[in-house]
Amino acid sequence: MKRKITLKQIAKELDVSISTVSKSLRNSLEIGEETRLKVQAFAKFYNYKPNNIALSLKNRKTKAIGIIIPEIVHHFFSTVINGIEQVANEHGYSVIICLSDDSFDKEVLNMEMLANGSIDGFIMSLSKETQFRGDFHHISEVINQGMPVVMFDRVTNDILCDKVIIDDKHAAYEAVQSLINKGRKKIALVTTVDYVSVGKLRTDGYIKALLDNGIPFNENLIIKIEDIDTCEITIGKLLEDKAIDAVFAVNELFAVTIIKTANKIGLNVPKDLAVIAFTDGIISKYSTPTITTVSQSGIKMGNKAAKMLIERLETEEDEEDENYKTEVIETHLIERESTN
Amino acid sequence: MKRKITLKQIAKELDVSISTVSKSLRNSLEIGEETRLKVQAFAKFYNYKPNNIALSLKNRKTKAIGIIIPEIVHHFFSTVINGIEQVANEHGYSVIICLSDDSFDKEVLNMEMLANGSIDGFIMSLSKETQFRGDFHHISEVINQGMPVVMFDRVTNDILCDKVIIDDKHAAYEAVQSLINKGRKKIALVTTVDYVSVGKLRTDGYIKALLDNGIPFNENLIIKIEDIDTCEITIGKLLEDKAIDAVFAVNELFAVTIIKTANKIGLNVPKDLAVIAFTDGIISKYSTPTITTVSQSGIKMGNKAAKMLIERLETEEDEEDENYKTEVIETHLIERESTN
DNA sequence: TTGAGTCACGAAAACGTAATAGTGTTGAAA
DNA sequence: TTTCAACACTATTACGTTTTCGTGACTCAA
Repeated sequence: MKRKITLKQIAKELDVSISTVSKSLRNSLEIGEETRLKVQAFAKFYNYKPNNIALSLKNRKTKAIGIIIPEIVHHFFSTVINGIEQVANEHGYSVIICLSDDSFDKEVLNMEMLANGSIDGFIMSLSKETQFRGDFHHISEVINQGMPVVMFDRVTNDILCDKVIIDDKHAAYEAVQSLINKGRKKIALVTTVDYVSVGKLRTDGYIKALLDNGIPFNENLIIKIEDIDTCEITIGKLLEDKAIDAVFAVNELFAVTIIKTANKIGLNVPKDLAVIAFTDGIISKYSTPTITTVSQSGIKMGNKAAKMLIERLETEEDEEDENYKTEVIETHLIERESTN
Repeated sequence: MKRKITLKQIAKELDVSISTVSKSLRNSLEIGEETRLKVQAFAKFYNYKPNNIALSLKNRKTKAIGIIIPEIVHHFFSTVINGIEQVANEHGYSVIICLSDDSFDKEVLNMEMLANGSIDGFIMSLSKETQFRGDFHHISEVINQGMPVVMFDRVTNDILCDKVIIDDKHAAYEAVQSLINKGRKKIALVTTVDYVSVGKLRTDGYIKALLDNGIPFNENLIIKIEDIDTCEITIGKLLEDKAIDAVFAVNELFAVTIIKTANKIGLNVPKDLAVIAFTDGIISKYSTPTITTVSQSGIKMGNKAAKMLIERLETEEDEEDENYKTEVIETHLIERESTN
């Protein structure tokens, strides 16, 4: 077992100074050709690679970006990570991932842990609890210390920073509009509890689409689900009592559950009930029937977020303009069997 | 924007030496109580936190573990990450994730990048290309430098290190046996190309189960799929020509595709065709019918892998025993609608 | 009064690197 | 012969910590 070789060891071995070794390896003309080549050969032979940690300390930048997300066993989030990793990799950055498990405390802890020099900047999506509390001091603190933050998907207006989102309201509007275009009249919304920012926006889009089409908005057709595992009864009631002909679900899981429940009580999807889900994941593609979705390109979001962050990291900080941008990633409807 | 405060700044501000500040903050008795409290108060006020990078350099350990996996938009792999992150977090480690995209070159590049001081150890699953080539020099190199590696799921016998696997052969055996127990006689296997280690093992288990039950093994009932997107025809042929009554698929995606194809040609699952899949993911749970699977607990694998790595990292390296272990995570059959 | 011993703190090295600022030798121009 | 520049290196500093080893002042006992 041979430990990695350092400049100092090379210097000692060749009987020159550390500076000479360092400069030789960077091909400085200050060093005579003979010495330079000798050092280079030696370094190559021993497979010298500069120590990242030492470089980080010296340069005061780590070439690492921190990602904080609520969960990772989740199609959308893992897709975003994939997108981030792609461009991070291209630019020589590595990614450190922390999971908040939708807990405020873990989010804070993780941010503090990473903020102490481990990374150059953050890309994050807020935990549910954080959105619920509305407490963002940990984020503004990090920003105050001069560390750039890019938020995506679950964002907040209370923090000024770069953001990448989709136009949740508009996308929801279009989805509902497409149902209406297909002659559906009584459209229910199955969504999450209110404090999740995106849930709120999607609800807004749903309502607007109804009203714009002269369809009265009925509060009873909105179901807010807290726990996915115990929602079947609620959904069953909705389907049986309300005589609806379409459902807009804010995520895939709600959508399949709805379809399964519908099947149980003898409803045919899409004949009796059309279903559209937000977020295009793997379930929609393989469910029976396949589910029409609003695709929210996680890859693009990740790409964009990483680009924004890296750009901010690599522009000279003296000229930091600080005019933060909010990028909107376009969505589109992927029509499948659950609507027709 | 106030940059993070350092020991040096505190020292200057309070007109004491850096050592005094450092010792005060670590509550050393060497420092008089008055000074100690003064320093602590000051540090707290300015929210002093030691710089991780400096600590890493000094201690020659980063408290970070590197994860290298083929892909992240993948239920199993993201679940393993989740498991790793759990115990890493408990022990104060953060995780750096690199994706190989199943490419040998990316795997090598990523490992080299992380091996230069960024992390204390690796947890990895081999890329397909690496398994195909059988070239593991990058891994043995890292191990030679004294950096521990734990491999999981897609492992190789050519490298001596800690490993976490499931007993693929045995699990496959049990799955097939369960089909036989239910009276199925003509059981097909839908698997991947041979060089993926786990695919090979699962095939072995399949064959053994057949033979042990006196069922002749028929080469034609094994379908090797290279590309998921173009496999429907192959599967269709299998179902139509061979008059089989059960299929064992080595992953979820194959399983749903089989079910969908079966439905198209008028076969009922599970009546005409029973289906079992390896790897319990989200699709199996929400597909129609739901799919019986061999659950391969990603969480447990991740937990175990992280525990093994951290233990190795934290035992004194002089007493490194080097007797590497291979942990086998138990699997179990989750019976759902696709068999009965 | 001297010596030892405690107290409270500081100086310096070390981790590995890169860059700035020296330094000694040589050769050539004045 | 002096002076100056070029050459080829080396010393040093800095990044932010922790820790070992000092050190000066003071106390107390002999």
